[in-house]
Amino acid sequence: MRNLLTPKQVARSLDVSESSIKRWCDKGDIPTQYTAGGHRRITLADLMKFVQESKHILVRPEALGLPPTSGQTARVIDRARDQLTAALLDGNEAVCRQIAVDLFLAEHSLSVICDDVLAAAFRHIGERWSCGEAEVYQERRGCEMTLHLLHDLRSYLPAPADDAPVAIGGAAAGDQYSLGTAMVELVLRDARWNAVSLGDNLPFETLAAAIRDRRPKLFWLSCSYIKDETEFLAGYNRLYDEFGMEVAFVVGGFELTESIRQRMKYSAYCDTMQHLDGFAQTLYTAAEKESRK
Amino acid sequence: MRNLLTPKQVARSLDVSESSIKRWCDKGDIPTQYTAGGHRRITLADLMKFVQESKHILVRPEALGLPPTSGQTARVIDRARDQLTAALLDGNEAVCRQIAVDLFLAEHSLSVICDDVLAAAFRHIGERWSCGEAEVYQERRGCEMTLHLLHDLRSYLPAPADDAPVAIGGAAAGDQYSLGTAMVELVLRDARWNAVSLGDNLPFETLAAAIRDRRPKLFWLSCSYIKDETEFLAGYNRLYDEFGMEVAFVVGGFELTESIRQRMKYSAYCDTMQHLDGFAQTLYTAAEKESRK
DNA sequence: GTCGACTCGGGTAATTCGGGTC
DNA sequence: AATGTCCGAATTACCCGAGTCG
Repeated sequence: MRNLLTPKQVARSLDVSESSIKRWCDKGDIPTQYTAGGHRRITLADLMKFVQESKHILVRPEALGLPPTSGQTARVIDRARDQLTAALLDGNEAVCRQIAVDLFLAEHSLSVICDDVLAAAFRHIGERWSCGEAEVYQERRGCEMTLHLLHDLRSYLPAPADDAPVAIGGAAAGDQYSLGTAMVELVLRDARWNAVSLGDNLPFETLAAAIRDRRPKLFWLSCSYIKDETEFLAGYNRLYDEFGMEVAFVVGGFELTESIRQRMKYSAYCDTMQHLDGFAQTLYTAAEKESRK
Repeated sequence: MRNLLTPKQVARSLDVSESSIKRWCDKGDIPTQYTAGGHRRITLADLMKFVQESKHILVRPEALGLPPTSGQTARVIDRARDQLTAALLDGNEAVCRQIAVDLFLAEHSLSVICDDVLAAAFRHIGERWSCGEAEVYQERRGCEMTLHLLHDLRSYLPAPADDAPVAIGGAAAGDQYSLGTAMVELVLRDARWNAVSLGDNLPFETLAAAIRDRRPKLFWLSCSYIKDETEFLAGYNRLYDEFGMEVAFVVGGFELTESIRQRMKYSAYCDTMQHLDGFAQTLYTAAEKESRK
């Protein structure tokens, strides 16, 4: 949603005077739109970018449109991970969002947040579970909360440009781990792709149809569970054979062991979201160049 | 039908009030045509020219695609359902959100929106799919978008009071339809419950643990897929036997045929979200009275 | 012809403008 | 140099009863 904020709202959210906002807008520090009558309007995404870049300021008030943030900025990654783990287990959604938004505003890249905080927290929860110290429902509820959280973060990013390269992807049939593909979508959007996650549990036939319909430059497959290895490989390789020449195939997920990967063809295997981020950045510039000529 | 826009459409596409549009029309900033009765109509071309010349404004183009001067033959809800169906199939998340938020702001109850718009749209999509007119990925992507949408709507509701009665629930093992339980959470929150969805694919053992931990006044089970009927019934009834005296059990979902229900014990069976809404309201006042004495 | 949704005016309250000053 | 406050004028948002649309 393209939420347009007035100077007053922004001023309150940063706890500065309206005049300062006006000055910063006029100076070009904050990208600004104008109404027909000349009133300033600021998009949420632009504001977020400004807050990230100018470490001068940090958002304090929650109360206008978005989830609350804690006063403390500069959260450290390790601390955040432990706090998040606790909040996830406790089912405290407000705290989870607070932690994630704080990290985002503290200029940590989304791929790092995904890898070293979110994924790490779930690894911890998984360990606790295997020791009998955590319940399944805590993990599931945590997934739900994290999906919401990723969605919130997504709304802080600018909308993809009309001419942004398209990326689609998801998780294959039998794999119902939607967190992975949701993270991929977020990281790719952060890298300015027009990324859309198709969800989980998708048969290869419908993935083929999606690629035919949407004609993406990048296709990702998140693999967190593989029911039948040979069936998976057959379906995947059929897909690759049909589209691998035109579309960059990116695969990842903790179920992709080396022995499976050896029998797959792909453009890139990404172990982490940070790998994905790097690959996406590279491919983006290449796609830009291509579309320009 | 020619491409004439009403002030309301234009206002929404520019994210300004209708009054502003009227003023700009009257001032001559936007070339305007009039109907016989004196209503303003704006051509798309004129709007585009206005946007460019006063290069002040940023458009939200998706709003131009929908609710034109409404047809009266179709009710608002029906129209919304059809538009939503199209937007879901098309993968247009912005339009989906617009439709839902509009209905919400027009004071339609969330349970009606869930039943007659969201669920109805997915029924249509299901029909299209069975005719081979829709792809699986369209349905899945639609689910993803609807989950986001429900989350957005949730953020419009006030946070549950500290002393609000607690409700938890989810979908049983094997059932990965998270839309149902997400809707339940939303409707219950609208009815002032402190409702938390635990997600889908939850074994009965962990549901038991969750009830033990959280001590809810209401527990719901969304049933959209039952793998093994006897196993399901055994697990469910064990759960009910343990907690049914203290916790209100609410069950629902399109997989709960009468023959299955006959072998289940519960406080309420809810066919629709509107049923659930009614039951939740009733139980809420009862719980209030109880906690007061 | 009925009806609900929408739009018409026009008036009022609340913001925001730009600039000057502290 | 940067920020907060104050000002009259301009702009925008909200409200309402009557009329129009489809």
